[in-house]
Amino acid sequence: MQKWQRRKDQRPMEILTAALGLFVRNGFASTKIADIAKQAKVSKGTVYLYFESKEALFKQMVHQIMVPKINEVEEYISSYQGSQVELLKLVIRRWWQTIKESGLTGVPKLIISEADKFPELTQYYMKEVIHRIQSILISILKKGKQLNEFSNIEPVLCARVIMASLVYFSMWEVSLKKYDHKNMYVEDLIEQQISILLSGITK
Amino acid sequence: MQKWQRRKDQRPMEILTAALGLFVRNGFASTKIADIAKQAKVSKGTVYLYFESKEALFKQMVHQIMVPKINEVEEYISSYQGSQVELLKLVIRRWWQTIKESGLTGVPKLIISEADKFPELTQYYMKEVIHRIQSILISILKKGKQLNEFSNIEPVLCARVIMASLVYFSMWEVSLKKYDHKNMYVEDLIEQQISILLSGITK
Amino acid sequence: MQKWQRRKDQRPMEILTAALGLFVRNGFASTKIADIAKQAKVSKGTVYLYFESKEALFKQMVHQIMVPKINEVEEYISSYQGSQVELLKLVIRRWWQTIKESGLTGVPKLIISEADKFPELTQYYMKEVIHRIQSILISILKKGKQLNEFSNIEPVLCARVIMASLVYFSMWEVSLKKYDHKNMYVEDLIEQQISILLSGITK
Amino acid sequence: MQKWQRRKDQRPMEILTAALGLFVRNGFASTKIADIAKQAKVSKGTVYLYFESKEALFKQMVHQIMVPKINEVEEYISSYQGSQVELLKLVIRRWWQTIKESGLTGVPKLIISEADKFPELTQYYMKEVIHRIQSILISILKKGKQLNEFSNIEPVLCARVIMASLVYFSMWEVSLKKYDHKNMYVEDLIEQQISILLSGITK
DNA sequence: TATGAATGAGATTTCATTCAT
DNA sequence: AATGAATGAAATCTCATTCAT
Repeated sequence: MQKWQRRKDQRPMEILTAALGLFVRNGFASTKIADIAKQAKVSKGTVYLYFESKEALFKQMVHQIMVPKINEVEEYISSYQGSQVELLKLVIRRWWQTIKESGLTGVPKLIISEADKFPELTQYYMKEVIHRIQSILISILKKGKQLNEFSNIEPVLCARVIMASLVYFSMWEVSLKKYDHKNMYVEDLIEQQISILLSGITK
Repeated sequence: MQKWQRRKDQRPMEILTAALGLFVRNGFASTKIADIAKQAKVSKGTVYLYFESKEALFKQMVHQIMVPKINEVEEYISSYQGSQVELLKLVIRRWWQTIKESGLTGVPKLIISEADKFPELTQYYMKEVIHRIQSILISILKKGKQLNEFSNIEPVLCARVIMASLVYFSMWEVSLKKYDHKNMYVEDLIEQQISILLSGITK
Repeated sequence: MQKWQRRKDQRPMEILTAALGLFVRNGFASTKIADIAKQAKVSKGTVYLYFESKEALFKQMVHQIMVPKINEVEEYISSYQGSQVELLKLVIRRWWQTIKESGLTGVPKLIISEADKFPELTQYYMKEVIHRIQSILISILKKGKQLNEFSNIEPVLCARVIMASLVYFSMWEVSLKKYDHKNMYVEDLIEQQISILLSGITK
Repeated sequence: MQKWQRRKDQRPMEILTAALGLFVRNGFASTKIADIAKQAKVSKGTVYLYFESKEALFKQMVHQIMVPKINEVEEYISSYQGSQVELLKLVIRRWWQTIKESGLTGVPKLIISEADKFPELTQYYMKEVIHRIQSILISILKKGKQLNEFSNIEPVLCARVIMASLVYFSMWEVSLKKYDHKNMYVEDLIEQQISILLSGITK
C-alpha cells in the first residue's frame, strides 16, 4: 500500500522526464506513447492514467519541468551585488549552468520545432522564459550604460543578440553537436562569446 | 475546362517548394503527403510519380533546394577586394540576404528539428553549408589578425559564435517571431550583432 | 502508313504474349499493366487501346492463345491408325509436346490459380481443354477394353488419373522445377508414367 | 455487450486459419487484410498486433500450419509392419487423409501459385513436405524391389509420378472440382490410381 | 492502480484507368 | 495511333486511445 502510494506520487514526473528526452530527440509527432511508456517503465495504459492525451502530456511536461526553474536565475541575479560587467558574465554563465543541470538543454529545440503546433505553449515560453531573461539582460545593459560601464549600445537589440547565441548553443548541444567535425564544448563557446561581447574584437 | 495538364518539367520543383514550406512549418512527421499535394495543386498520386517516398522527397528537397545556393556566398566573397573588417560585415549581411531571397530561411530550423531522423542529411548540411561558411569566417578572422585589424581573438571559436546568432536569427524568423511581443526585424538584429562584434561594448 | 497498319495488326498478340508470361509467373493480381506494356515494348496507353481492361485482357489472352491450339491434338489423334496402346502413348506424348511448343506450359497453373476469380474462363477451359482431352482418353480406353487390349479398368476414372499427372507436370515445370533439388525433365517423368500405366492396365 | 475480448492466445491461430482459407481461394495479392480480419472477427489493427506485415503473416501461416503435420505421416508410416505393397497403399491413402483432416487441402495450390513470390517458402515446402514424402515412397519402392515385390521400375521417377497425381488431386479439390461437369471424389480417384499403380508395378 | 490487447481513424503507398499532348 | 503524366480509389500499415482483465 505504502509503496504503491509512493509510486502514485512519483509516476507522473518519471513519465514527464522520459517524455522530455524522447520529445527532444524525435519531436512531438514522431514520439510514440509506447516509447514514452517503455522509457518510463510503465505500460501505455498508465500514461493515460496520469495524462489526458499526448498533447496534454506535452504541455504539462513543458510547464512542470520549466516552472520550478524559471525563478532560479532571477532570484540568484537579484541578490547579486557588484559591477554590471561582472553581473552580465554571471547571468550568461548561470543560464547555461542552470539549463544544463536541470536537464533542460533540449527545451529550446523542442519549442522552436513545435512552436506552431502549440502556440499557447510557445507564448508561455516566450513570456516566462525568453522575455524574462531578456529583461534581466536589458536592465543590466541599461544600468551599465548609465554607470558608463558600457559603450553606446542599444540594450534591447543587444540583449536579443546575446540571447540568440545562448539559445542556439543549447540547440546545437542536443542536435548538431554529434554531427560536428570538431569536438567542441558549449562552455568554451560561451566564454568566447563573453570575451567578444565585453572586449570587442577590433582594436 | 481541362481536368489536368501535362507539366512534367515544372512539377517536381513545385512539389519541393510546397513541401519546404510545410516541412518548415509543421516538421517532417506532421506534414501529410495530402497537404503537400494540395499545396502543389496536384493529386497524392502525382507526388509519388516524382518521389519514391516521403523520406526521399524530404531528402531531395534539402539537396535540390540547397545545392544551387551553396556556392553563391562563397563566390561573391572570393571576388571581394578590401579590408577584412569590411569583408566580415559583407559575409554576415550576405548570408542573411541570400538565405532570405532563396526562401531558405526555414532550412536551419528544419535541419535542427529533424537532425536525428536524417543523420546523413544533417552531416551533408553541416559539411556543405555550416562548415563552409565557418571556414570563410575563420579565414577572414585569421587574415585580419595577421594584418592587425583584429585583436587577439580565437578565430575558430569566434567564427562559431558569429554563426550561432546568424543561424538562430533564421530560426527565430520562421518560428518564434510571430510569438514575440516586440515587432523586430532580423536586419536590425544583424546590424546590432555586427556593431557589437566589431566595436565591442565595454570601454 | 503501311508499317503502322502492320503494327496495328500485330500489337494485340504481342501484348497477349507478354501478358501470358507475366500472368503465369506472378498471377493476375500481381501483374501490373505497366509490366505488360514494358514487356510488349509499348506504353500503358497502348494496352488500353486494344483491351478494355485488365480483366478483359486476361480473358482474351486465355481464349485467343488457347483456341487455335485446342483442335490440334484432336485432329492429329483422330487421323491416327493403330493399336489403342500405341494411340494412348501418342496422345500423352503429344499433349506435352503441343503444350510446350505453343508456349502454353503455364496455362494450367494460371487457370488453377485464378479459377475463382474467373469462373466462366475456368468453365470454358474445363469444357474446351480438359474434358475434350479426357474424352479422347476415355474413348481410347473404352475401345482398348472392348478390343481386349486393356484390363478391367474404369475408363472415366483412369482418364482422370492420367490427366492428373499430365496437368501436374506442366505446373511443376513452370512453378516448382526451379526449386527442386534434383534436375529432372518432364519428358522422363512422362515416360515413366506411360511405363507404369501400360504395364498396369495392359493384360 | 462487450466491445471486445482479450484472447491473446487464440487470436494468432484464428487469424492464420482465416488467412489460409482466403489465401487458398483468392491468392496472396487478392486477399485483403480487411477480409482476413473480418473472417477472423477482429479489426485490421489486431492482425498487425500479431503479424508484422501481410507477407510475414503468409509465411508464418505456411510454417505454423504445416510444421506440426509434417511428421505425422512419417511417424505413422515408420511404425508400420507389413508388406511394401500394403505400405505403399497406406502411405498414399494416409497422405490424403491427413491433408484433408488438417484442412491443408489448399496448401499445394497456394505454394504453386505463389512459388516465385515466396522462393524461400517454396524451398522450405519442397524440402520439408514434398521431398520427405518422396523419400518415404522411394524407400518403399526400393525395398519392394529388393524383396521382389515390385517389378523393375525406377524408384526415383516412380515416386514423382505418384506424388504428381496426389498433389494434383488436392489442387483439383480446391480449385477445379466445382467447375467439373462430373461429380467425382478424390477418394475414388486415389483408389483408381492405387489400382493402376499396383497392377503396373507389382510382379 | 495497472496492464496491454483491441480498436479504428487516418496516414502512406500502389496501380488500373483516363486523357491532354 | 501512340504516349505517359495525372488521377483517385483502394490497399497496407501506424498508433493514439480505450477498456476488459
